[in-house]
Amino acid sequence: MSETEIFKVLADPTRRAILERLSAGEATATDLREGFAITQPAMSQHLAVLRGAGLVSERREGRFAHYRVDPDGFAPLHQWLGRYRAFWPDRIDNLKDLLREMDQ
Amino acid sequence: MSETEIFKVLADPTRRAILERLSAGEATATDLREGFAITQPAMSQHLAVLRGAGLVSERREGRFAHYRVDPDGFAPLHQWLGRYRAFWPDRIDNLKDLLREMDQ
DNA sequence: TCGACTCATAAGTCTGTGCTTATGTGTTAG
DNA sequence: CTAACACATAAGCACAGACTTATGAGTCGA
Repeated sequence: MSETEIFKVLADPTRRAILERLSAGEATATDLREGFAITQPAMSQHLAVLRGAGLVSERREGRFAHYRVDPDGFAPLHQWLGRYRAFWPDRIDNLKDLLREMDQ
Repeated sequence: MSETEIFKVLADPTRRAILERLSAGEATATDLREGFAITQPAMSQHLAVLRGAGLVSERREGRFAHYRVDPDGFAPLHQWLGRYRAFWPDRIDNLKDLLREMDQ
């Protein structure tokens, strides 16, 4: 997916909130509506957009649609941001350092 | 700056191209227009937006305005993305193996 | 089988945004 | 001083996107 699309998708606060909710685990479209002041079609449309961007994957089970975060979808964003990581002397500046952090 | 604003700002391909141009070093608004098929006001507006989001800083010198990347502006984005880095253990492990191979 | 249920799609509305042209403000060169 | 220059701002237009209500498609329980 293009960087433009991913940024557009994530520019919506509702969609980012959905992702945050899904980061706690899989959920159905109806489960997700809890806590959101939006209609069912709105939620369905948001999920379709997230799915189209590859940030979320769907698992159908009867009449239920289970959604979950698709980590691979974030790769382009991470890669893009990496180009500006060179500007952060204090922060991690390459993957090896990141991995050393994770080893601890 | 809010995450929503930063994502909105970066969702525009022209603005991301401006940032990429500025990552090579400081430039004036007129310098930046080179290679872009946009009018002077359009460039000015984009730069104002980037500045408003804290992604770019401005240095006035006479009638010239020099712009450059402001690394701190990317911090919220990096922080947000970091919340989803936890979903990459498998991918990172694979990369770890790859790096170990490369080290030998 | 029938009705409730889960989700998706269609169509219309409204707002936001990126573009344009026109103009304003300040600066420098001749 | 004046004209050219660099940039910002104003106003208007066109398109994209997020929402709504209405409806369709498929699934399950009684």
